[in-house]
Amino acid sequence: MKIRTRYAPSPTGKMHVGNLRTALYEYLIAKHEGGDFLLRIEDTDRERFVEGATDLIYRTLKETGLVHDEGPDKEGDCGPYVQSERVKAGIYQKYAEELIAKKEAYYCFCTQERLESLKQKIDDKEIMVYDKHCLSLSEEEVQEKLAAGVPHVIRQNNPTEGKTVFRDELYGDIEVDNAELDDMILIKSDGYPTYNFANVVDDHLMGITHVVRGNEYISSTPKYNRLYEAFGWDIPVYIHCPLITDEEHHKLSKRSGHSSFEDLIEQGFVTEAVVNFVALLGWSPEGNNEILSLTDLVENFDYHRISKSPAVFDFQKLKWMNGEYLKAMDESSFYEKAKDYIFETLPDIDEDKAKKISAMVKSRIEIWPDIPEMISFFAKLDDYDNALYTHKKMKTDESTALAVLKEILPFLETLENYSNDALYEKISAWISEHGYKNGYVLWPLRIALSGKATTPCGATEIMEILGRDETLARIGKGVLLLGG
RNA sequence: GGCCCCGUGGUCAAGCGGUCAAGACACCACCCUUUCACGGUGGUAACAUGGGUUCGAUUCCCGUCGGGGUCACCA
Repeated sequence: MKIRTRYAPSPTGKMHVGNLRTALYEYLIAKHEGGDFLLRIEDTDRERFVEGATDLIYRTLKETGLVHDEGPDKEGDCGPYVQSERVKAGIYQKYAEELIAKKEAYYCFCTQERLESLKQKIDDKEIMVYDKHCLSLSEEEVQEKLAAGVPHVIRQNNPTEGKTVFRDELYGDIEVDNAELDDMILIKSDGYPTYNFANVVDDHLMGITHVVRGNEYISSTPKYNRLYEAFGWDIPVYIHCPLITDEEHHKLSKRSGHSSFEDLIEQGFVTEAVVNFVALLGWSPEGNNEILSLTDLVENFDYHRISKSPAVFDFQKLKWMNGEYLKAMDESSFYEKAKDYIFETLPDIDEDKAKKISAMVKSRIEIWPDIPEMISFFAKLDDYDNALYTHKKMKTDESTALAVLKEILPFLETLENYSNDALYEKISAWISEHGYKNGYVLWPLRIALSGKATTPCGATEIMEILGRDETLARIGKGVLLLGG
């Protein structure tokens, strides 16, 4: 049988990395087996609906490469693919009534106040279990209230005795007492279905074979199974993924600052790295290679290897991985992205030099915004500490630095060609003529030129970027600062 | 609190009765080097705990402890 999976987000804002992972896994499971991946918009919550969020979903899926085979913008045989449109078509109401006829569901006219009174507080958490109050209403009473237009919902009628068992591909069989199953609402008073109901109906109608979702749904799964059974429908394969947590082992929330795909892109991560990283949050490939493109993932993804325990979102590792992707980029596409950051920091630089800086920085950054801080010294020499001249391995200190800088300055003044290669050749020759070691001279030079202990390149490369005048000026200033 | 799930280094994570308990990030050291980085080599570091079962448990079972999830007219 052909595998069909679906990503079913509700358009309420940015794309949480947990949702991105769910979408990814759904996509991978389907594509690994040559199946279909569908997109269904679950906009049944009119209060949380955010204008534009649907577009964001399309954009994100497109950018990450999770291309769907059917969806609102790509009609298949199971449309419409937007739940609010399916509500208009009367789909959910029809199935809910079928359940009522089978005594598997019932109308409930309880008021908000009565429901409130059912709530109890345990460990400062509010818990409410519906007491089946309206189940005892007679047929006449129900018809009367319906005719009178009394606000109502439709509830699932769950048994209070016995057990329900369901199977998850990862967790195995899970058995729950039916007493734990409350009569959840299927159709809300505004006529819209709840997620719980719409999901089951649509998954069946759309022929979904594998349902991937977060761990938090595991406790409501037996209720879904009762729905499938009441209808006489086949139950899909369930795959509940482990939770993604922050460093404190708490559910990843907006507070962490990197909980959504959009946040991460904004922070300077590349899409491919984020997708790669998210795939590894709770799943591991068979081999030792962790750098995997979407194509690699499709090829290697085996959902049986999804882990059962929660995964911490390791921001440090994401950064490392992003760095790997940046290093693997070719020179020109790296430059295309890097140039904005370079020109933002060094507005007056010419393109040739910008390209050189881009190449320097490529193997040294993890995310794009690392660039400005790394290269800002080209534009302006900040105050620095003369202690930087002291370097044990180079055998340098302030006094040797002063001597060397004073000695080499006149020589540098005689040089005309300030290209890196020419400079390095001439200076190297000068160094050996004077019987010095490279570092003995180049270290102080680099400090005077940059005022920094670490730079994205060596002394002569800095000189090339700065040009003759600025080079001489900075070295002169260094000599002055050293008391010469 | 009821119910459910989980428990291998700081983090992710292989393992699926017998291993010197992989690998990755981070960290440390060394090499390379015009600093840093990259790259290379090596290193520190783990089976929560108590009982079983077994010739033998990280692996299977039970308890304990710890963590998480869920109990909405949200998904």
